[in-house]
Amino acid sequence: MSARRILHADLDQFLAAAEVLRRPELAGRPVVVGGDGDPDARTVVATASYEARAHGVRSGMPMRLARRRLEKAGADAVFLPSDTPYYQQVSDDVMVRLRELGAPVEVIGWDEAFLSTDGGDEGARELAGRVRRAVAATGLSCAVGIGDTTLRAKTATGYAKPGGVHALTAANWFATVGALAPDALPGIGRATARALAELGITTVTALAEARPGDVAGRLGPRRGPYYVAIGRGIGRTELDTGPWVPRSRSRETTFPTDLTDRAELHRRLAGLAHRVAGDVAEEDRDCVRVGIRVRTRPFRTTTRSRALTPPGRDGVAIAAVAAVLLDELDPDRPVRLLGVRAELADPQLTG
DNA sequence: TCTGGGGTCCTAGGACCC
DNA sequence: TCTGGGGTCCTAGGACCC
Repeated sequence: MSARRILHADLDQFLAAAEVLRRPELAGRPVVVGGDGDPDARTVVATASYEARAHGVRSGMPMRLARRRLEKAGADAVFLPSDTPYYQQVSDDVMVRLRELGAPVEVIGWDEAFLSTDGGDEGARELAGRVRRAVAATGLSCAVGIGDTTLRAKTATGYAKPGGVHALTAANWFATVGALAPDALPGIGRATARALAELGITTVTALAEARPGDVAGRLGPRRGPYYVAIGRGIGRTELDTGPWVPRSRSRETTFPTDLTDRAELHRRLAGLAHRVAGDVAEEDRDCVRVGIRVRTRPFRTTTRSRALTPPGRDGVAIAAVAAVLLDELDPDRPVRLLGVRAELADPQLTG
């Protein structure tokens, strides 16, 4: 009898690897991708190559800190701007090749996908090998996690990196992760781990053995039981192989220096609103709700949103709502970030 | 550590309606 | 008179992911 297995394929250091792909002379150097490529900008590291990670550089780290660490180490580092259209193209190429393998594929990001097989552990190993060869054919590499649920597969990938294969099923779940803190699992972050700790839950095993009702009392009626399920390794076994349908489109900008001038804020907001309107039009869907995001000194973020009536995709209309929201919000501190978001109407069902 | 940009989903309170 | 219960919509914010 063969059982279903889920594979989680995760491209290694994707953005940095994609850059090396088109500039092979960078191979072996610490490569840091993020922002506009200025290591002194107010941004963070999107992806660091393994050579950069060797010097303590991590995703999400302030770019200036990354620069300091690499300088201190005397590393011959290169800082590159994030080139979204190029990464999308490389990602598309990889995903097409994965789909050509004939197994169900669910794309869950630029650099990640689930696949499934009903061939049991043996079939999963065989498919993992084909996944790795398909990715290698693009010039990239990946790690593959195998599990009996999506959650276990994704967790397994952490043990497979870089470039290997690792399996986590009900048989070895607790032996492998039971003693770890709950935030070792995908879906549980620092804030949730802190709340769980206040309930006395500090390990995955304790989370799995908790009463869902107790956790619900602290973390909400749906999320509480969901976290307990995560602790038990429960996840999906069916993949969603359909195309991704976005619920919203947004644009935001952190300014090199904080802005205080009202007219300048409104100009920037209008610019963002029109970019969002362009994104909305490209989806060929209507915007039903407009939101703004304002981040002021010192790093305090506020949001406002309002229905767009009637729904539509006109940039002037979207910008008008955004402007009203900004006026009502009336930030009284210097602004470091402005953002505009459009919530999209459900797509028309086409026959 | 001085903290991006683009997303998703959940929660909770008040409004509003029956 | 001083008090209902439930359902749904709107909105702000939190948490998480890559």
